[in-house]
Amino acid sequence: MPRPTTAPIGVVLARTAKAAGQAFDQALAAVGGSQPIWQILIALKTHQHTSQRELADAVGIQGATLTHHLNGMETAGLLTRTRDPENRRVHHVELTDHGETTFHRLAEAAVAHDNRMRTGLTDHEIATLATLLGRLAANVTTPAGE
Amino acid sequence: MPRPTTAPIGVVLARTAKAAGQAFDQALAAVGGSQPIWQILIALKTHQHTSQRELADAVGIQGATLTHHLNGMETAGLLTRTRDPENRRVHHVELTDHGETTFHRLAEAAVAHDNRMRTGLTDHEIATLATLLGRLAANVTTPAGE
DNA sequence: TATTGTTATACTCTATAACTATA
DNA sequence: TATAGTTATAGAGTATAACAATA
Repeated sequence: MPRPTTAPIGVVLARTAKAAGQAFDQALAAVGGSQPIWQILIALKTHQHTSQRELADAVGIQGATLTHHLNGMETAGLLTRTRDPENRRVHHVELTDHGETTFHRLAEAAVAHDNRMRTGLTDHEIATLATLLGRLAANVTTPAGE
Repeated sequence: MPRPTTAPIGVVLARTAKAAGQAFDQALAAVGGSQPIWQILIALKTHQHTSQRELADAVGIQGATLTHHLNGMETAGLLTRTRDPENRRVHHVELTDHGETTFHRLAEAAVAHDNRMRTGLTDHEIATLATLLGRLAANVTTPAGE
């Protein structure tokens, strides 16, 4: 049984993600953002969420943690929370104009960061990388609904 | 200029690393460990560090942060800190028997976690993944010595 | 009672600044 | 003065438990 000669992929992944994450943190911080804020903005822009619970799931955090971030983002004027008249337990989260602007500003920083990381790699290599990462993730992610 | 059709690789990487990291956290916590502790144990086992400063660099954290973890690990009986007689400013960090045992216990959990992640991927694919991640990391890592 | 969200609280990891001890 | 490490303090992100509001 030929032992793999590569370092544990988990170690390589963790190391890379740490370096990339720290660089990304700095890139976002430089334009007044953070990773959780960015993830929440993405989730708000890309899906129609009916509840904060759903939003929290999309971002991968607990409801209370989401509340924590939404408080800050609402204070910063990025979004508004209004109750659904149909079911007043549910809060609708919507981006303000400032929130939209912020989203685009962070998006630019994210794109720049991505381009920096992609330097020297072909589109095909990036696609391969994305595919492999996706398969890796599938092995550690609980299938939705379980 | 053909826009890449893949999702930003940073997003894919962050998402994968988060899922993998959380799963790894759980795997380590189940045997009484954590990622920083694991990283410190690895650094202690794989290199001969002359100072804590060097150790901190190897783990990628600040000296004060390392002290924080070493305090906990020393209290837990995983290691000892003794002054170098030659230069009493320098502390030598050494694993106790309990530290060695803990290292092996965490290593088992880490290997199991790695095997879980590798499921369905060939050794060649893992090697490719590791290579690509390494090249990605190089783009966001400050070259040593700068 | 069940569901949605918030508040209160605390834990982990991290960092910076000020400090101690050694040289 | 310079270096190795620690202490004090703080901040970000996360979580759980208890709670309030609504159904």
